[in-house]
Amino acid sequence: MRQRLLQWYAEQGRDLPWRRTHDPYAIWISEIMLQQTQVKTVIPYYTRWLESLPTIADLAVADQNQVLKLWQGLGYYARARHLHQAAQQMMTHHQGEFPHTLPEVLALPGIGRTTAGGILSAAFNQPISILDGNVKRVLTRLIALKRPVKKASKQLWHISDQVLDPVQPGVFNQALMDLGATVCLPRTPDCGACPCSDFCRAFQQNMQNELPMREEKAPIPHKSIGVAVIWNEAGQILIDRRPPSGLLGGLWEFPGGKIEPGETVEDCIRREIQEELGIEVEVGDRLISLDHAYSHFRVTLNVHHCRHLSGEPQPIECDEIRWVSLDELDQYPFPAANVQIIDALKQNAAQ
DNA sequence: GATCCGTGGAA
DNA sequence: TTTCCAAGGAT
Repeated sequence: MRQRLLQWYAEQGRDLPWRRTHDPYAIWISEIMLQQTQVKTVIPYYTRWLESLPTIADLAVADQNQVLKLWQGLGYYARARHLHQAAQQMMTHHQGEFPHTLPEVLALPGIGRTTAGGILSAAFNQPISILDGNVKRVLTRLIALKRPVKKASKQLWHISDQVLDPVQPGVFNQALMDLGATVCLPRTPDCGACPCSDFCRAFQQNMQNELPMREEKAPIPHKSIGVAVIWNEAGQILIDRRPPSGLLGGLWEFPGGKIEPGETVEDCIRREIQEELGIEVEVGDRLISLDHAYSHFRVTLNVHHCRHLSGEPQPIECDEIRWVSLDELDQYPFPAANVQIIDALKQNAAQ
């Protein structure tokens, strides 16, 4: 089974940028970006990141705004904050080098068992197994596991340990993931092209389309939000930086908040701006309304132009506030939904 | 152990 | 359009 998979990988494996290096820093960056994120999405971010921050030392001394700006649009922004922190830890505790032992790597923020195994096996060919989404699916079908993956994680880790090739564990882990990503697909796997179908219990039982078992998900709530683009006399716009952890932590945004039952958008914006920033605004025309999905809820953003009337803005429920011109907005990291607002502002200004 | 944490590709 | 879900980890 190992040899069949390794042979298949030699012929059919993907040529990906991070497979052309053994630099643990570059491989680490790729592994973090690839968490819950498709390869196609990651590639341009990966390339740009390594051009801007080619070494651990560069990342460690970088400004957090620069780090988050390089991450803008990738989501799960704690990944970027943890990369930043981990690089600083490597400077102080590991002489600026990426550590070589599993306990040291696992002690770094943002790195769990799968990411640690991925890095150590790919960079140093250490025999450490992984269990990412691809491997879970492949192994689940290989043994025809008929119970929810979440409740079988111990068993799947054991199988991953057992199948790992002791001679070339790095290549083997990559091969297992490629099989999951290109052949052993979530829906309608291409078993005719699979080098392991002879060994696959799910294929033998014709259950490849039913496994892994579907997990049930909680329904996602919806919120309506009032958002303010507040202009001052100088033609500048007020933005705020979100608290350093939690949802979209450290990113900049246009201020606003949830519309309460019975409240109009205008009422909501006036109230939220008073509560968050301690100022009075006049709510004007609607700029744009847009829907956006986060990981645990959906929102409709109702964005209005506002005019600053009175009071000095205070960072009451945020980390920092700043008046900026339309052109300066590009220097700040914003969530994807706010990038749409900026685009609408620029289209307005161009008219 | 359940919940939190983004975004976009693909069907 | 809706739904699924992707190289998971932290709390």
